[in-house]
Amino acid sequence: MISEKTISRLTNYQTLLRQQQSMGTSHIFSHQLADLARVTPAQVRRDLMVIGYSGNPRTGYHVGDLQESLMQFFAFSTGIPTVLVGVGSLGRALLSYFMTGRSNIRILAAFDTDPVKTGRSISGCRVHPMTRLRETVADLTVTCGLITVPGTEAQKVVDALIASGIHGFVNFAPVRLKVPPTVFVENLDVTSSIEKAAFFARSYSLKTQEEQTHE
Amino acid sequence: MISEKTISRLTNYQTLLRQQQSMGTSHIFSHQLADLARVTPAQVRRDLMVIGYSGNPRTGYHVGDLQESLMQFFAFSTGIPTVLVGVGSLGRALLSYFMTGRSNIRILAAFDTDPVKTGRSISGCRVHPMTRLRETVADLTVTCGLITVPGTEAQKVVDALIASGIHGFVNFAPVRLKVPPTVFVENLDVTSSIEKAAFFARSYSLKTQEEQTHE
DNA sequence: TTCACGCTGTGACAAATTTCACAGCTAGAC
DNA sequence: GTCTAGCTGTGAAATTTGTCACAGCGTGAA
Repeated sequence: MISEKTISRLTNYQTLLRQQQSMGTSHIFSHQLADLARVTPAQVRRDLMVIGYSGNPRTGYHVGDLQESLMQFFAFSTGIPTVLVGVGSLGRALLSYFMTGRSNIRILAAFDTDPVKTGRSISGCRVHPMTRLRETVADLTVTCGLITVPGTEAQKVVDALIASGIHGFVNFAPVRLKVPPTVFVENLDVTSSIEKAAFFARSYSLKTQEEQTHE
Repeated sequence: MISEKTISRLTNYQTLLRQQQSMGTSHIFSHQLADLARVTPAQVRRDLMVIGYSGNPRTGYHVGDLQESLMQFFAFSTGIPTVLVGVGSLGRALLSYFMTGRSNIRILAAFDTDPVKTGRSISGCRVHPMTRLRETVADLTVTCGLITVPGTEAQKVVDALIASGIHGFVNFAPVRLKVPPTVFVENLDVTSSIEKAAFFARSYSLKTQEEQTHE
């Protein structure tokens, strides 16, 4: 079994390699990729082991080939089909970001309970009423659901999407969802992340002050 | 040294306890909190060790007291003062979410380079021109910076904020920032998270299909 | 008061993850 | 062709993180 952390880093490498390729880099060493990704060179080599791509001791990794291998590993060559549920301010922000299509994320449909928001398109994405979620999703081949509803609604939304056959979610609501073991949830809780950053900020800040005092 | 994961879980407990308290729960056992947070009871007890709060073998943890201890540990009783840089669609979404103030995050000021956006308020938060970042931040006591600018701008923005004395960041741009060891960065890369969820969705989905075939 | 149940707190253990360190290889120099 | 510098790939060690299991204790029952 391959770990979450490894997958996160691999997606990151993919992004970085795309940037490098557009800058005309044809070959790259593990330590260079490591610098870009802010990890150790050994970590890069370990990670690349799992996708089976081999570099060359003298020239490093061929950027194009490595990207190809990553694409194949992730099987995302045609983009990632998703649906978004909850067209609040965050939902709209995500629509506006992803519908302009600079990434390989495709939002195929959006849903909301509010009749004011449904029936029209936002950033070019059709917003359907929540009641038609099941039938609409059944017609599409969706890999991942984006949950941008209030915390109180999140559980019933994932339940419905799981019933429609979706196995992966990114949950922006500040609750922990209850899902069967065949379903993956990535929690993106902004508040929690800010609290975390604030905690370490404080601790680093205090440490810095102490050191300055001792000098 | 206390780990990032522990801090994440502690902030989560805090949120859950707040909910429980508003529901009138006065005492809670480690296994109950564990169920809410989707972790093991042992994990909860271990985590609570670090803040020094002790429960009672017969009645569990006192919700109010525990919350108090967590507050004290995080020293967030007055809220977390932040600034936001980059008033694009995501920046506006965060402003609209946090300025309504149901959390302890306080966005004290926003910044953008676009003259169209500066000089006015969005969701009740004043948007300043980027050129006045340094002086404005110096006047405030800010713990954490929220980076919602395009990837190409992110590095120069954090550099400026670090120079203004900020030690913690939540970075929404899809780049890895280069910061000194006295600065903490929490990366919230939505694209990367969706890719990760999509990968595991696919793998779980395939596994489920296989199992059904074998039956 | 005494007893017993079932929880907490924690040392010891197990698993996961990262880093080390080095054998083996390959392209370029000569 | 031969040599060499410096990389990759990978076992093994180290570190980090999570779990187990149980001694010890506090509360309510009798």
